[in-house]
Amino acid sequence: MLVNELSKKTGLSIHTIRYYENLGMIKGLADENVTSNNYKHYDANTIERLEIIIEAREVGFTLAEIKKILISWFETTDSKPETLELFQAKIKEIDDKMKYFKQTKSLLEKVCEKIQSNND
Amino acid sequence: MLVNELSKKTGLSIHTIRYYENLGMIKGLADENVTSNNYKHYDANTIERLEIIIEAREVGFTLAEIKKILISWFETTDSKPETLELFQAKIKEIDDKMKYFKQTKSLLEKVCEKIQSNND
DNA sequence: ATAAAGTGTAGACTATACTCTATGATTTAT
DNA sequence: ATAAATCATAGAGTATAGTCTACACTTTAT
Repeated sequence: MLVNELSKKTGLSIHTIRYYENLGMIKGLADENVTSNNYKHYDANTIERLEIIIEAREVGFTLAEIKKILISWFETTDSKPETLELFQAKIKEIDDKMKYFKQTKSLLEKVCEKIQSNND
Repeated sequence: MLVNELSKKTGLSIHTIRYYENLGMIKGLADENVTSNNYKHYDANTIERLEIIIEAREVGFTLAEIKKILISWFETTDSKPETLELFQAKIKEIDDKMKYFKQTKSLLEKVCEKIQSNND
């Protein structure tokens, strides 16, 4: 599929997709049999990658961090203890953030209650 | 307390505290009895506000959004339905993000397993 | 055949959230 | 008394993540 279809399937703008491609987070391939253009084709793996990017950026990971996740998940046979430690640290970060989430949610619920009680 | 003490108590840099003050998220008051300087004094409420800011920014809320939360929580007697709806929407956002968190955590756990299995 | 739509590259522009530097004044420590 | 530390304001600089514009070329539709 070309970039337009990829954009529709992921909900990301063509600009954003190209931005991620420039960062090396995804990669399209030009058809070798076609010499007249340089149109890049994307496969199902690209969709999978973009879905991971969308998920992980919502969680607050930077694109540089997400790139490392993608490499470890799809490309690498790396078994370096540093890499393992990195991701274990990231899991801990998520757990910490979950705590903040619960606190913030509880605050927001109290704010809602307060607004509703102002209505009496 | 002055800005230096506030910085130590919250872990935020003096620059960041002033940045938040410029955005109107916190407010220090100069002592009226002292005319020689303009040193601003901060109270316990400022610490509470900064702790809310730290929590909510971890959750991915923008400073503009956090400012609204602070106003609704500390200043307002507002009972406008729009305000209520805004915060109910934010609570829903948190619930959605929680979903992404669980997915990303699960992916990271799989990445860790993969790295460990490469070690065999 | 020609106009509209799609593609690629490069670079400029924007928004958010800091972070740092410069300057000048005041306060505290020795 | 004077040096070091703290305070305030203003403005510049940085990092991240887009977002948009311009241009040239190709493909598709009519």
